[in-house]
Amino acid sequence: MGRKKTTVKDIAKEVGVSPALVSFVMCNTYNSNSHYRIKPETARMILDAAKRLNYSPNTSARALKSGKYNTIGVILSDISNAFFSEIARVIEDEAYKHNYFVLFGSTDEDSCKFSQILKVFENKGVDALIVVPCVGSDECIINTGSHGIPIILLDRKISAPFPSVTLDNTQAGYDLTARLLDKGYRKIRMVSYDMELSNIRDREAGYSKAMRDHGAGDSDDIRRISHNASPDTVDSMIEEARKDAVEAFVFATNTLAVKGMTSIFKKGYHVPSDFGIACFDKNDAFDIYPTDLLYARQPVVEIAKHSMQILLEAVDGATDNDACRQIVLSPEIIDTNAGA
Amino acid sequence: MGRKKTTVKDIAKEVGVSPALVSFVMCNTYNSNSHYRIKPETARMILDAAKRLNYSPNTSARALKSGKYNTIGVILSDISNAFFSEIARVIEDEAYKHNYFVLFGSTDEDSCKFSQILKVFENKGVDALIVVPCVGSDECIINTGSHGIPIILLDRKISAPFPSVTLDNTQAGYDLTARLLDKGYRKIRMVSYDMELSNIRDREAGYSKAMRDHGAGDSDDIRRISHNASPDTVDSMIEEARKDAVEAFVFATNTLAVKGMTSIFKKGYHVPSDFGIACFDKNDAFDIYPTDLLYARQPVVEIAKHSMQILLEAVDGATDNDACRQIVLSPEIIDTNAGA
DNA sequence: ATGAAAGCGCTAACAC
DNA sequence: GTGTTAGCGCTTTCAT
Repeated sequence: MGRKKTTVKDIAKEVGVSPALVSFVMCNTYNSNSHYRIKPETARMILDAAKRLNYSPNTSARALKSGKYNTIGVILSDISNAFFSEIARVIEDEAYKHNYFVLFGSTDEDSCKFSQILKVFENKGVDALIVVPCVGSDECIINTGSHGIPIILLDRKISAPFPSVTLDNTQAGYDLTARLLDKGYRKIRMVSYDMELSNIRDREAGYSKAMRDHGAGDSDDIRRISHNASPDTVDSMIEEARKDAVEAFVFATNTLAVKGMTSIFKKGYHVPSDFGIACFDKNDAFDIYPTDLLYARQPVVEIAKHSMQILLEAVDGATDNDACRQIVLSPEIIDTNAGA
Repeated sequence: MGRKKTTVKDIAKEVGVSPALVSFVMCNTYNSNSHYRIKPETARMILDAAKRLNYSPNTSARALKSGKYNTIGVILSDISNAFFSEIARVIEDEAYKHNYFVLFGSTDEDSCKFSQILKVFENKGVDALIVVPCVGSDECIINTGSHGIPIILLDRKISAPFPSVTLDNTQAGYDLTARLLDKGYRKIRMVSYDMELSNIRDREAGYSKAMRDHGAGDSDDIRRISHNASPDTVDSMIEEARKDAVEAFVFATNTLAVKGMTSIFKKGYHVPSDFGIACFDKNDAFDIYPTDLLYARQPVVEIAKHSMQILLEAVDGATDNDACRQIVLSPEIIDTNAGA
């Protein structure tokens, strides 16, 4: 069990040819049809020796030579969050399928961490980036983008033209609200984040439009809380809603819904009798306890696959013509009660 | 914004010294105290120029030269699974803290995928591996280990001496069962996997011992189902339990508990009146719906930190004396009702 | 205190 | 058809 990996040289020596020739044969994957400039016999011998010695090229050397790393960086909010970890998983699979490695970084919605990770990835050498922007990250995204490295935005857009893959958040917000209205709820309050993020704002816009279109309640009844709001904050928000005779909630994210519902049930309220609920993304809990609620399902697999596809086009293909593809995917509104 | 990164040469030219000197200064991080062999003035100029030109060393070149990649590979069951994604997150943070990159790979408990990922990581060049073994992975772990690359086992052990970080699964299984017995349940059935994994087997052993120690029920009342069991399978398992007058379940994993509870509630049974429940790991759902159950909390942060620490020792330090540290962490049994 | 030179492993251009 | 050469960016003797 030698500690040392075999190199082109070893093979060259073994077969009795030059290292260059070995490299040539290894690179231009011997298409048995197209008879390259290599004597088939020699090629055979080289390939055999390579397999025998368990050769695999040294990635560092190759990267150094070619400037190509076969590595992509993925920056997201928090890989331990269910939505993002599912995305991570699909990206991982797609990447390996196309011979790429993936580096992940979690920002916790902190632009400092964001720029730090971005810098680290840039230094390490990545061929492209898939990025979930956070508040205050626009500048460094734009900056890195101008260095020539392709960046694909995921989940959220920024104030500059980058390729992106997002949910149709406005539509989702609209549909969720409309469905609550259909069910007879009138005073519907949205619970959202105070962060200035495109997806959040779009979801709010969808909610407002639906309320206006249906002439119901206050179309601007939105409570915005901090990303790190304490359980107490949420508790009092629920209490306040009860006092205000709120009939249903639209939660702008799954995390918010979890916090909100935790509070709601803790206080002994019932769903959907005391409060109707609409939110984003599925949660294990919805399976376990068949609660009657609505959620907007995001096509996670498509989101991840699309972003990888755009990325590969940007890196491999020289298709920088329509360099700024904006993919917007449709949500699916799930009524957990419909299936029960 | 030039496309090209600045190199040692650029700095050398800028300052008017040799590339070698630049390299030297950059490597031996200028400890202002220990007056190295460099004229402080020159060092200053080099450092300044480096900052001005936004220099950062080319990782490929460095890796090529040194054989050190500053990259670790982490192979786990499925990064989209909550338990593993939390671990991934902590490892990510720890790794960046120590200037390492992390490559993740998900096996889906498939030894083919496992060996494939392992090979890819080996070829790519990783300095060490953190690995969650799966059924049938022992051989390739041992093989890779013999190539000289440090491997730390996580969550499960294998039939060969490798450093490892695991939960005290026997203890956890014992404690959960004992607590159920304390609560008065007698006929307690364990629901487990049919996979031959050390952690699963240990949890079962803990359960059996507790049953024996307390002379209650059948100490071997274990149902083992497939990792991919369909909801129908689970449904009928619950029905069967009801017929058998089972009073409580110990689920060997969180995923099993989710499936089981989904089935239990779907059928209209109640917890803890119809069935007592004990399981492993926390779940969002336990927060949302304050159900009265027991779970064994794994110290995720410690698990991840310990494995990174062992890894760093194995890579950086030459401490191969007690090369096979086996860390076993204690579970904490949570009674969700105690807090409510 | 600094520079010159060699070489990590691979590949592309250019001989032969 | 095949071999030679040079160089990617960095580090590390060894000389000066």
